[in-house]
Amino acid sequence: MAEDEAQDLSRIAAARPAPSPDISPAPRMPEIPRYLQVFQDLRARISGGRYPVGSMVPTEAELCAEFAVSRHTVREALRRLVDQGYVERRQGSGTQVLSAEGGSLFTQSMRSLSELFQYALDTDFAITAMVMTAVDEPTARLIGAEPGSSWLALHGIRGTRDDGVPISHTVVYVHERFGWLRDDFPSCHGPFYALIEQRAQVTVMETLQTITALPMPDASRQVFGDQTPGAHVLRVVRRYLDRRGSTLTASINDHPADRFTYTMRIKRDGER
Amino acid sequence: MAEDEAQDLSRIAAARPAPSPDISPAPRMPEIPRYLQVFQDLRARISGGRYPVGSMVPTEAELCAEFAVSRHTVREALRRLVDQGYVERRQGSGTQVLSAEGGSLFTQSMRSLSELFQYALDTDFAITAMVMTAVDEPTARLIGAEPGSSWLALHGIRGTRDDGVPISHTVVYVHERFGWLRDDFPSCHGPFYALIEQRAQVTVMETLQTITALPMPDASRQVFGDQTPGAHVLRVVRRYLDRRGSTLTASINDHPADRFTYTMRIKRDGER
DNA sequence: CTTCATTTGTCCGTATGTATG
DNA sequence: TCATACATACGGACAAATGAA
Repeated sequence: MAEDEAQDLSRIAAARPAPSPDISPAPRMPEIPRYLQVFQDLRARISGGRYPVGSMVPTEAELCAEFAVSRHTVREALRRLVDQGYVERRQGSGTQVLSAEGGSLFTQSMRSLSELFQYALDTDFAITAMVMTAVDEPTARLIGAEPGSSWLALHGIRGTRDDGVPISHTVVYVHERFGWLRDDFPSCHGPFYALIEQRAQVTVMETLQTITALPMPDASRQVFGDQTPGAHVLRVVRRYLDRRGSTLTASINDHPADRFTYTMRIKRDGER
Repeated sequence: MAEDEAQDLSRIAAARPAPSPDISPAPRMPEIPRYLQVFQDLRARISGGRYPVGSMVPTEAELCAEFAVSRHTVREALRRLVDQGYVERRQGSGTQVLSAEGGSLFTQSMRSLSELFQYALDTDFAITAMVMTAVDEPTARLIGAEPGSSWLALHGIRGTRDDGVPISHTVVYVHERFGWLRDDFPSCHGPFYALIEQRAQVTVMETLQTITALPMPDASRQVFGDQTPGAHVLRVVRRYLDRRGSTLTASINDHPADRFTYTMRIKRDGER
């Protein structure tokens, strides 16, 4: 029966180049490209359960035969499936179904993690203290470190570049194996993780970010000069992880709650 | 002269399949694929300013000649440039440089906007009141509406599906033109925007989300039974916009600050 | 408005390299 | 070791969109 499908499709394909008679504009079917037809068919099979999640999609050769198209066309269709997060391909192994619904419908994207904050471009970080410390248990949990392990802690204040209005009281923790970079941090203007990546030949693969609200700590009260009894801060903790999931560097940013808002824009992707 | 380059390179290329003599393991360069070499070269030209933003990249034919590779290889390289946001291609026109730095390096992605909250899957929304209201000026600013315009306001409490522990006190605003869906909201289990999309043939193209901390409003105090003097809430406001940027629906979610953390995971794209 | 050359899009065929199991 | 399956790379051909003559 697969054979029949193949023959049908190839006959249709063969009929395609034939010019329209001349009269009759003909309803003019949109003429979907072959690779898109194959893509849509495969996608339907995946979401329909014929190729369950975890199973293998037929090989390129089999799909060529079934749809009666060239390998190039099949690969074009499979490429779409990969791009949209339906399948994963591995040389020598095959094509495995990853998801029945495809990848993400919404994404928030940014060129630099600093862009998470719209203000980030126009701020400066003034370091007030830089000490190698053994992190206590709560801090270790916060930044994903081993309790008692050594981290270089950069205490400082992030403020607007123009008038120096303080935006956050922050502590940056850098793993001790990057301690030799300590002299470079004070003159660093971009994000710290970028400096570490560049100098230490490591890659930040993922970041975890948590946002909480809590009563303003005393240290922050001094920074912001705020003695209001019920004052709170918005605390943003960011952890920068390598490909193995261990923390390279982390930062704890306390923003005065009454004049700080965290904003993000999330867009729908693709044409689905 | 391009001819000479082509001949030289093709001769090198032709020499490649030749098996290594036998002795001498040879340093074994990583053997970067040709299409990747072309891609990297073109990318360097773009970021280096040789192909400025807005200008046209040489045609496929010209690139084939210059690099002495087949059109297939050039197209593979150009595909990367497109995928990574450097260029845009139009049939019949050519390949234009879009950006000197490429697209985004980091993305947070999700299938449903509810996934912004890790808990979202296991929560229920209990509607306590549903009224058509004319929004006042502060609320209008918050949800991106015209002051005084009419919105269907769904007041309610989101709680865990298991034990009903309240997670947030929320108000959902639905534009009056979707008011005819009011009878469907109480039985809606997924996100409201999805219901509206499905029934009203509209598409959410973008969402704006803002997070602030503020002293707990009286209404929320009653919901959470919290009379602590300095109690705060984490307020998450989400606006769901159509392709023209106008708000279809919005929600204001107040979470008790002492037992709520907003978490997001952001991954690096691609292999750059 | 039509014609025409240009440029990318689609599609086919073949061959070899390389990772997998 | 060996067959399998995907990755890379070459070649050719025609269609469709574009923009200028």
